[in-house]
Amino acid sequence: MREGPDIARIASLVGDPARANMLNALMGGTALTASELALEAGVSLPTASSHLGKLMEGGLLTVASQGRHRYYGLAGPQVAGMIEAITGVAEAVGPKRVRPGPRDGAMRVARVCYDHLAGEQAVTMLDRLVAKNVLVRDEQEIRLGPSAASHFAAIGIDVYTKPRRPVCRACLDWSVRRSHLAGTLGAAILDKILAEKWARREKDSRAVIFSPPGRQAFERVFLT
Amino acid sequence: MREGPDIARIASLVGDPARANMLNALMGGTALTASELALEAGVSLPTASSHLGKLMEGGLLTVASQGRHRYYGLAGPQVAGMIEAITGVAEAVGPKRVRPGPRDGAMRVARVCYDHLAGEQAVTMLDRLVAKNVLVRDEQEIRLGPSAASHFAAIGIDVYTKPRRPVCRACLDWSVRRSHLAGTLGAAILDKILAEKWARREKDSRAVIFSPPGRQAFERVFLT
DNA sequence: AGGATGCTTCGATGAGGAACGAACCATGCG
DNA sequence: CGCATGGTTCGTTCCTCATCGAAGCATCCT
Repeated sequence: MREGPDIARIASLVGDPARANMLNALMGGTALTASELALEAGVSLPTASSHLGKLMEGGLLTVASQGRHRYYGLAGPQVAGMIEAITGVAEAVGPKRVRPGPRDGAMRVARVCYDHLAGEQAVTMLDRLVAKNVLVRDEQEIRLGPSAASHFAAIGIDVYTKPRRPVCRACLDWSVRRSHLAGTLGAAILDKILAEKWARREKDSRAVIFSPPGRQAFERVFLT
Repeated sequence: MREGPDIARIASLVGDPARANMLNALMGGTALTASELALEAGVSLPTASSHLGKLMEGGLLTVASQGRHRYYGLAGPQVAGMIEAITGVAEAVGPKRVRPGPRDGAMRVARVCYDHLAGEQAVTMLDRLVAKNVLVRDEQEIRLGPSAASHFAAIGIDVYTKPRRPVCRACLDWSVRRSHLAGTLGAAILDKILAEKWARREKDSRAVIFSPPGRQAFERVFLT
């Protein structure tokens, strides 16, 4: 009967199937409207609205009103990290699929995590950036190296747009068990990848599929 | 309505207050009996037994029968990591205490995480071990360095007892946001600290309090 | 203005599940 | 062998909370 942060409150929010589906959908990174989330969760609009209210009150979601639309999104990287942690346990504990399907393979290679790239490809990218000293890593902390500004400017990414979020952040990859790059820089890189059409998002999934020339371009820019 | 690992199932297990209290208690690292957990959760024995059954079925707990006692413990480091992640969000989102209490301070400095030491002290310890090249760090992966065996043997810790769990593992510290040492080595070090009576466990808390001479001894052995 | 769309609030219904007492196994002790 | 102690199972009660239809706001379009 001890006190402490109300973990049960948070967990029970995620514990409802409808809400879990919504959060899962929002792990794609793009903010979604209430009706989209209702569809995603398989419930009626009033029900979804009620759930969204609870998630808001619990601090897991943020909302941005644009006209008559209300765009809901995850409250931050920490929430996204928690979801990935729970997903990891569910993966490990759940019915072991003997043979991972093709989509699982794609997810393992490259997927969207909240607003940045995750998967093997993202992990090797971070490795290279650190090896090239573009980024400097100290445990979980990642900072910009001396050549970072010019390096990213050449690609068309401005690392100096000052947000409230950290520019760099390490995010643990549940499939590879190593870190990839999160933060605004991670988000900007994902934007770049999609804007240049090097890769496309798999519909209704967090998987990211690179086209052959897109992959080459990506490797040339980030892995050399 | 998409498929995937059943995150709602896992989260709802943690989402019940009674079960959350039990899991929290087990974060102390020591396995507890059903009646102890019932007391901890503030429910009757039958209720506790039912909850424990569900947690077992969910794969979050393991049990060891010893005589007429049944000792329940967390299923593994991954589960412990998930709980810490949820705790972190609950911390961040919950009612911001304007002034952190004294116990919070102690928790920030040194606490037990499942079966190893966490907090500022644990983080600096890992830093030093890596700096001295006793441990070699590559992202989330931590391996033994060349001098590890002799170094730990001198302290009375055998790093070669081969378990099913990894010897070294990085575990993210929610208070400091950097990694500390988990795995069997992390557990062995915590054992050492308590066996040497350098520190004692705060009753009914995960806080670890070092005595002044104990702290000196700890620093001499691990931080020099 | 009038109508259409997106979303929230209200109220009623229903099901899942948390709780406990009582009875039932298992182990240890004298 | 009885008796106590630690745990689980069973059955019942009760309450929370998810769900949806209908009605109510708000915003945009023409």
